[in-house]
Amino acid sequence: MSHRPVSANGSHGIPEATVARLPVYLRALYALAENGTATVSSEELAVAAGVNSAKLRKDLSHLGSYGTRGVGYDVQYLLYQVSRELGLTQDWPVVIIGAGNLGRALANYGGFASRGFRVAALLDADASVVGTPVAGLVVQHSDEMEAVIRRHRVSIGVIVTPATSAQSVCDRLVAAGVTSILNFAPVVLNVPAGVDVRKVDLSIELQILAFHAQRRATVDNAVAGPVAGPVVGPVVRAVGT
Amino acid sequence: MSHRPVSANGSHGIPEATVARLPVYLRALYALAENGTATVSSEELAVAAGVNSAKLRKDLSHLGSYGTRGVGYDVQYLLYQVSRELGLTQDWPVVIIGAGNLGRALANYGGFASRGFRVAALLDADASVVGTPVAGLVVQHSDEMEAVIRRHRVSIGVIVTPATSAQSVCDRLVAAGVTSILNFAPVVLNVPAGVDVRKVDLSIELQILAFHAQRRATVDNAVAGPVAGPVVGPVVRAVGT
DNA sequence: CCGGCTTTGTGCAAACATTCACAAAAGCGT
DNA sequence: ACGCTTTTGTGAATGTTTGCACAAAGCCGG
Repeated sequence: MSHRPVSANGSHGIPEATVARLPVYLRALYALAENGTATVSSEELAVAAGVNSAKLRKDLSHLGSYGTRGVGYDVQYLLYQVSRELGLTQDWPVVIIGAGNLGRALANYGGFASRGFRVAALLDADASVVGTPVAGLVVQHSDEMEAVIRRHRVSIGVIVTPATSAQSVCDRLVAAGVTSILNFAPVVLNVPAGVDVRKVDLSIELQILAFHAQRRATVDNAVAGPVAGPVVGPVVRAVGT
Repeated sequence: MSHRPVSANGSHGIPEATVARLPVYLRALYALAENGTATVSSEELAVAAGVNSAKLRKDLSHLGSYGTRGVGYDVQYLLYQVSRELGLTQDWPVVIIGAGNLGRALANYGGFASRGFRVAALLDADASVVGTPVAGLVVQHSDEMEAVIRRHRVSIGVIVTPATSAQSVCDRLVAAGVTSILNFAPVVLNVPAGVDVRKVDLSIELQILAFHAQRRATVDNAVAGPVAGPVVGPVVRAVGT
């Protein structure tokens, strides 16, 4: 796995930033399709997706030349092309490890089961929740992990365990053949090359928001000076040791 | 608001990519601190945070010169500096709108209340869940939103409503003075300039994973040809119209 | 006090991403 | 068939992020 040949216009060559936006375009396209819209311009689609139109066009140009100059894009056709590029013309069985509050919420989450993904199993190490019905499934014991993965040909795992068990769960997933992992546990997972990990971390997102909020507050105060009215903002507290 | 003076080492000038990594460093530092580690080198911290050490050093250099050459960084001191930079020496009251499965899971989520953030209220528009106790709080009706925001000086809102109501909830939050929004609903929110939105989107993350998984599968098959054993992977299905 | 060892902080170049701006393509009305 | 209008697809310019590689800084043992 060294030099990358990069075939003509082949599967690769799509920049990561573009890949991350394709799902957003896809969602906008679904909305348009349900709406009955037949064609859409890059400008309209860009607005719906919350990006600028030049970016959208460049993004789409990586998939091929699917628009018609002077007209725009055929919604159905583009929908299909984007779906195909993302691998959503296939059905991806997913296993969720951890049936706590968040794990159960995810299993119930509609958008999960919707397009392209299906929860093959919901696992937990705690014997007291094993057997509980959740979202039309029954929570199985983590011991079943390897068997479930093999039986359903699962290649995507979602980790929703406490931080302490996340790495060992991850190791077992990888050993069983899972190559894509979505991690909700607040830890940095260690995986061998060839395994793809994405993380979703609530407190990181909040901290990033706090950073900008603080910056705004600082600038505002500096510019406006001491304020008269009650200002929306945080209360100062001591920082723990 | 034209040329930015950029004070000596002032609040701004920190690249967005760096800001997004600071919380990761912070977490690693907390782990080291609990561990009793007094100093840490950029290399060690980088490994713990899952980045390369040059990047870590450059990131930290944006906050100031807090290391000692030949030694490394004082864990406690750096912890404090990063916390301060992120605005976590303050306490940020947060309001969660939507008390469905996910909203309740978030309210219960430990990492939420942990450092710097506190759930001021959990709101829902559905009268049948109002009054329910969740994580030491009682679900309040959405009508209370403006009052709660003013009373607790909330500047961060978390939207966990269905997609259909997300935009209107967002508008109300903004009108009430909230300037930072974390959006779990699968829609692109429209906000005026000066309001900061971050989104967390399960199905987008899954779709990105699917893209890479598909690419791997394609390459593998191209390289290895038809496979003998049972291959972990998705089952082909027809794409809906 | 000095030389050797370690590790930071940063200049610089390469890689990646965004945005502008426009020529080339396609439809449409006459 | 032709010129007008619209809108795509993309070179080129600009901005951002990464990573190398090394000088400057600090500790330590003698």
